[in-house]
Amino acid sequence: MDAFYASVEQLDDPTLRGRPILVGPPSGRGVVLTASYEARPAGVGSAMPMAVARRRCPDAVIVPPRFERYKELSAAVMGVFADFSPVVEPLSLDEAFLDMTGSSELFGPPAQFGRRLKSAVYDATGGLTVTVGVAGNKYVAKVASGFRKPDGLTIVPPSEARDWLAPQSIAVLWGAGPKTQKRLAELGLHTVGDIAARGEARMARDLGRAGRHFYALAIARDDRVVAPSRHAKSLSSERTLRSDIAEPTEIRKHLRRAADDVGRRLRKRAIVAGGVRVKLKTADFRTLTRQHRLADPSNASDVIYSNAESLLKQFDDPGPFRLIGVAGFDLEPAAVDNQLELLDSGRARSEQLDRTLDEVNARFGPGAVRRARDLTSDTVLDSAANLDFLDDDTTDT
DNA sequence: TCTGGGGTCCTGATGCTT
DNA sequence: TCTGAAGCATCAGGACCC
Repeated sequence: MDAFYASVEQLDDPTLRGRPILVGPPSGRGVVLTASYEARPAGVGSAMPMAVARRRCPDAVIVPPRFERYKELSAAVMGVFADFSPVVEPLSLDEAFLDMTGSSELFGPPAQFGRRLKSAVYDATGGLTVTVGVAGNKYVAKVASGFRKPDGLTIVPPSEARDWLAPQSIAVLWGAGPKTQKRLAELGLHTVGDIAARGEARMARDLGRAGRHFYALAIARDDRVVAPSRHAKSLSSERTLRSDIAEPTEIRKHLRRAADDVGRRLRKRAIVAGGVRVKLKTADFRTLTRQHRLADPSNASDVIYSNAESLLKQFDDPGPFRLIGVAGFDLEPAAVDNQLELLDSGRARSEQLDRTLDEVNARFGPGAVRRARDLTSDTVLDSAANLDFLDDDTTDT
């Protein structure tokens, strides 16, 4: 999709159309998630600090992200993709691979189905554009899909793929970020063609496995299949704080929040983590992590928190820190008895909550917590699948 | 007011087992 | 009983992607 988040905002609010907009946090320490095409000539783009973007593009309207809405439209787009191919691999909310092998009888030659796909997406979303790349493998299709944005359609037949890639910058190599690009440039390699010409042996000597990988991409070789479902290997929750903190009780408070979030999402997906990891980012931007494996894989927030807290003691850096996060890794499906156990503890928490609400009602008069009770009773009903009835609003109330 | 949050994968160090 | 190599798992850090 083209400038997906920004395009959705312009779709939903006609007054934003044709204007430079930045989707991102309006305050605090954040970065631009998406800049609309109107804003990009000013030199702003994704991942740029909001403060810098604002300076470069003072006319831009700052719009806070609405992920629920993006997910909704993403589902609509993925639904369109499913009409075109049974083998769809979503890469993110706004991007997917479609295996179109053998589809020409149904949808015609590439140019024709590319156009049909684009117009189907446009219709399903009420006016969002997508850029389509068609090629003989995932890597070339990916590069092609970034080629003529926005609203583009690029078709690269397999026989022409290598020549088509050759003049392009090494920046199009999947896996070559700023660090690797610098190294490649130091070796005198500036285009994809330079890498193909250097040969596999020299690339392997200079960069090891990565060198072999880049050489394969450079000659348009990519054997990966379109894989519709992949299960996550880790699940994390982290926040950059409003200001840096070093106070242990404050740090534990944020650790608790993150651990609760991880636990809740694990339970929602009925999976357990085989290990817990704590991540801290220092004020001077160093990332520190400590992890260990659990004796018994778990998705209980308390277990995740107590392990995270003990990991906290293993950091030698006293801070201050700008970011605190918790992750679960080595994920696997939860056993049935574990799920029943959680259901029980959910019920116990629900009863505890009821007692608390009664107490609050008794002190502040009947009706004081009606809103909270309404909120929770709905979610308690859902608790078989989702034990998160204590959302922020409820606890605040 | 300069640097997010969700992830994946790779590498080198280290320690354990055979 | 000691030693070393090989193989493997785990951990920490880092690069990268959207």
